[in-house]
Amino acid sequence: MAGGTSAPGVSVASRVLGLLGAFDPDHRALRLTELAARAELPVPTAHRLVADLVAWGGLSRRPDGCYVVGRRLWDVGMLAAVQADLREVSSPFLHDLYGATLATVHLAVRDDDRALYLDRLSGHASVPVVSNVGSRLPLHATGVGKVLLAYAPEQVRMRVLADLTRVTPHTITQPGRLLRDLSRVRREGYAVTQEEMSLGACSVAVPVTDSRDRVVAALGIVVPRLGRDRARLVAALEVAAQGIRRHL
Amino acid sequence: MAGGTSAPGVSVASRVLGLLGAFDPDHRALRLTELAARAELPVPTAHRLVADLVAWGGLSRRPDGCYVVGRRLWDVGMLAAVQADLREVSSPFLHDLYGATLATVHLAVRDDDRALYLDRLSGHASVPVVSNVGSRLPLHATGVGKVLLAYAPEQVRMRVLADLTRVTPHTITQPGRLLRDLSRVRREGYAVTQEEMSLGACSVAVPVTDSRDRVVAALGIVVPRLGRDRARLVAALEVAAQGIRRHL
DNA sequence: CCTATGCTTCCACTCAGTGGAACTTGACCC
DNA sequence: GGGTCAAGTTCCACTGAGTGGAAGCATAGG
Repeated sequence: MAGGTSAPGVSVASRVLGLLGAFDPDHRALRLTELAARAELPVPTAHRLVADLVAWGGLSRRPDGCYVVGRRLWDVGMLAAVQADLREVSSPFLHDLYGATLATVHLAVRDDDRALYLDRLSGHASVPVVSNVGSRLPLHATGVGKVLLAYAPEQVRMRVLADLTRVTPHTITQPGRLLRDLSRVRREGYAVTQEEMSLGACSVAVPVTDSRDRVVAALGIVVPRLGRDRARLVAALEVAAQGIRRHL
Repeated sequence: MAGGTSAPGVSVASRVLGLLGAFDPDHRALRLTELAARAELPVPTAHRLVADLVAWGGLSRRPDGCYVVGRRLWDVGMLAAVQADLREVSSPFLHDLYGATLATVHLAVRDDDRALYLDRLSGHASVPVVSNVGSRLPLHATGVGKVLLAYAPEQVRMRVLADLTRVTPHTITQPGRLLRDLSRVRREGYAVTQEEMSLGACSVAVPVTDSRDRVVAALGIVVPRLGRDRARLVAALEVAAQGIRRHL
């Protein structure tokens, strides 16, 4: 914009967005100075732009001076496209699954090389898990992740196989073993993990397909251990996945 | 900004936000021209700003040319402050309630003169309801709404009493009757509705308080009819509300 | 082929935005 | 009380980023 811009070529719009991008799950509340630093803006500039955001309701300022994401942005975020209808349609099915098993139930989509959790149900009877709505976890160490990876483009699979970070002692870190696992997923139609993401948690997951048979999401369930429940869980998941497919 | 601005005094920032504000539950997908019109901007200006938003991930463009809210905005919205921890803490309790009753469960806060639904669980066994996560419903016709209204500032109560829109034949539209109902809520600690929002749906709701005994939200449950379950539902809700309070 | 509609690109004009410096506020310590 | 420091806020002269009318492109419909 006008004036002695120190970084010409950066539009006002992108500065505003930079301010929004300064917030993440580990930085939900920021003071003006931190915010300016994270958005790489001079403090007075940040101050002015933030004032506009606050006026609109996109941010709000707490009594202690920290800025936090405001209700208005939450409203707009709720409208986010791709997942809005998917979540809408899936919700009752997830709850049916939860009602039947009382275990943690997940709905996830692939976001580049991570699994993005769109929804998660868990009561107090469920195994504690790390995932959270909106969080992203590795594709190779989670049930839903393996499903998404099994049906992902070759290119994604290559990238992920090149970086199999160990999360627990049971995480699969050998590309060959994971590839065999993935082809088993495609053959049998479901994925399994055994303490590969967090100790004491196993999971089963199935793909959710649309009317053109493309995999659009994965539906998973987390239990303390698999045992002979496996078949029953797979069946329940498949019923739910079919239901979602029909309603899409 | 610079140039022959037709509406001086409007900052770039607020124009960008105007574009975001053009989206609402009834307008989730907009073509460039509509978007520009709703944001009250000339088309070329909208075009440029939208390009910035798309580049950042705040909006995305579908193959058919419609713009929709993007994943990145969803991410940021998920961080929205006040409700983030409330939802987080409440989630397992809501699921416990759902698991125990299989009825629709609601968590709502007051947003000015409406009840804003922060979370909603419902499976296929539940009564169909109009509410949705992110939707706003009148305070006088819903269970959670009555609770929030009962503990709202006098001023809010006045405004709401002045406009008791009829939703169903059972909606309470006489201010005197609603006031008596609200004082009963305060006395007995829970609210009840009987087909006041949608036919065939009754509800029970209780307040959720913080450590200073201020009412921060309402927890409600929707069932086809009340009958002798009422006491049991109130008890279950109160247990959950206490649990949430303890974890806040 | 022609017209209508919606999207995109161009570009001369100019004022909105910039950010260093100065000022205010408030917390903390001696 | 006064002195120090950090965080937030206000000021303002300078200027190039943003503006939007007009013109150029694609499509779709008749």
